[in-house]
Amino acid sequence: MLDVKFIRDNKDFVKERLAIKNFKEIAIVDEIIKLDDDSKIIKRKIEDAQMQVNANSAQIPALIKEGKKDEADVLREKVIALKSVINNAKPELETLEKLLRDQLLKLPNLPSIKVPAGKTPEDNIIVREGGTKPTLPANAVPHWDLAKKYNLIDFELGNKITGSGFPVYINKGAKLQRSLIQYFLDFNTAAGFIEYQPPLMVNENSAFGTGQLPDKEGQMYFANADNFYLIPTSEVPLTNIYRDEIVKENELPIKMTAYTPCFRREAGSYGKDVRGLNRLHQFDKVEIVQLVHPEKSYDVLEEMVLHVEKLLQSLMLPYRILKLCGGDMGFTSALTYDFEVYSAAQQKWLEVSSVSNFEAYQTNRMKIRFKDINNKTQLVHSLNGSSLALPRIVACLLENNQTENEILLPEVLHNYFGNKTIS
RNA sequence: GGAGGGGUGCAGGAGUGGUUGAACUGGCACGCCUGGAAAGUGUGUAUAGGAGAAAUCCUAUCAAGGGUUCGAAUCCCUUCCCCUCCGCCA
Repeated sequence: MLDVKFIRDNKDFVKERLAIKNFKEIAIVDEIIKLDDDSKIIKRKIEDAQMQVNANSAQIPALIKEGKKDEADVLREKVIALKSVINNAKPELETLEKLLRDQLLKLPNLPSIKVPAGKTPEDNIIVREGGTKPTLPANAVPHWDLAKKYNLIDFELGNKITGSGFPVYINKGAKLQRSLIQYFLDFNTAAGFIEYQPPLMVNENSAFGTGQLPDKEGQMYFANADNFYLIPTSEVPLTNIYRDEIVKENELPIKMTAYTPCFRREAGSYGKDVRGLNRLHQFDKVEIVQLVHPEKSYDVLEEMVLHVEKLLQSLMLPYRILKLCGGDMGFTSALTYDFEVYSAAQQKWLEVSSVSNFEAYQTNRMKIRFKDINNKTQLVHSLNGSSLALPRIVACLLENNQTENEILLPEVLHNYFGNKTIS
């Protein structure tokens, strides 16, 4: 959520930036300022009246003690009159504040000045590429065929137990998943991230804090009886660990990592884009989250990009890093880098990580703050990234490393997996 | 799920209708003391919004929301959370 004061002081800048994100309802900016003005006027009226209520009430006990009942009664009447002024003004204030908040929530985060203009994924900028695309054997097949051939993943079985998009990992397939999770977590904790195992369901406040609510509830599974949402990413519980907290400056940066399954409804997409592991309703992901000093967030963003890049390099996968254009960015992000790996048999780039700086957009909602050297409280900046999302990594590992009768695993996984190949 | 007891500031913990934003203790910060430290001692130590150049002042906040009252941390209602006992259970 953007700060009203900032919007007031930087009205034109805000409008200009929103346009980069292809935000259409620019008029909301002026509405917000008007609503803020109006609610301030009423608020002052109420506070003035309340001040008099308090002052008059405070005199009553003394008067009663001195036996001046009549005077006390006069004050009593006066306060009752003031109260009705307050009670009449209150609904109006509430209406204005609700409207103001609703409008504020409609504004996405402002894209950083580093964000390129553009509307579609074609406008994203390729920052750099790494690794080399493999030359596959003549009989190479996509990962869903390999999964069947080596009995690693059963998609049909998942259909039976739950529904489409809930695969069952079997035997070496399951162990490959486990190896990757453990490798990723070890890689992250070695870089100073603290490992967490957060809840997989969150309440409304948490879903609101990271920006899933309002408006995006349709993307999450919802446990109706208890009002809990299944997490779409561990970003949600991890970042909310610090909701409503004020930390000391020397506690920053706060670095967290977690492995969790992620649940996404993603209604309405079928066909070859979602075949196999390409898009699932439940998938595993290891996430990294940082809460940092606002002056450092862009340096930290670059650091996190390098961190994820190293991880991909260690897996020997061909990858590329994209800087997202304004039109392709998420609602809450100020700058986002996407990582894609090349799935050689499908001949497609698959997104496996998205690393973003949210600046103070999330932390303003969650009120995550720190005390600076002048003892002033300021919002921290939040960042997160996947390191990494498992299914598409698995898809690429299988496809890119296939030979006639086995799949070669990258060296970093040998110990975790207990074998150098899948056969 | 049933029965009972609770939720107060950074922490412990007073406070059951009237200057209580909140005693006291501890923690922390700064100062004094010291060669240095400990001990001792003094001061300070919430958040949000508003007014003001500033000092400072005003409003709200004692789990959350609503109510009673001239006045609520204190009384009533609802929700959430914690503890004890019982039930169920990996």
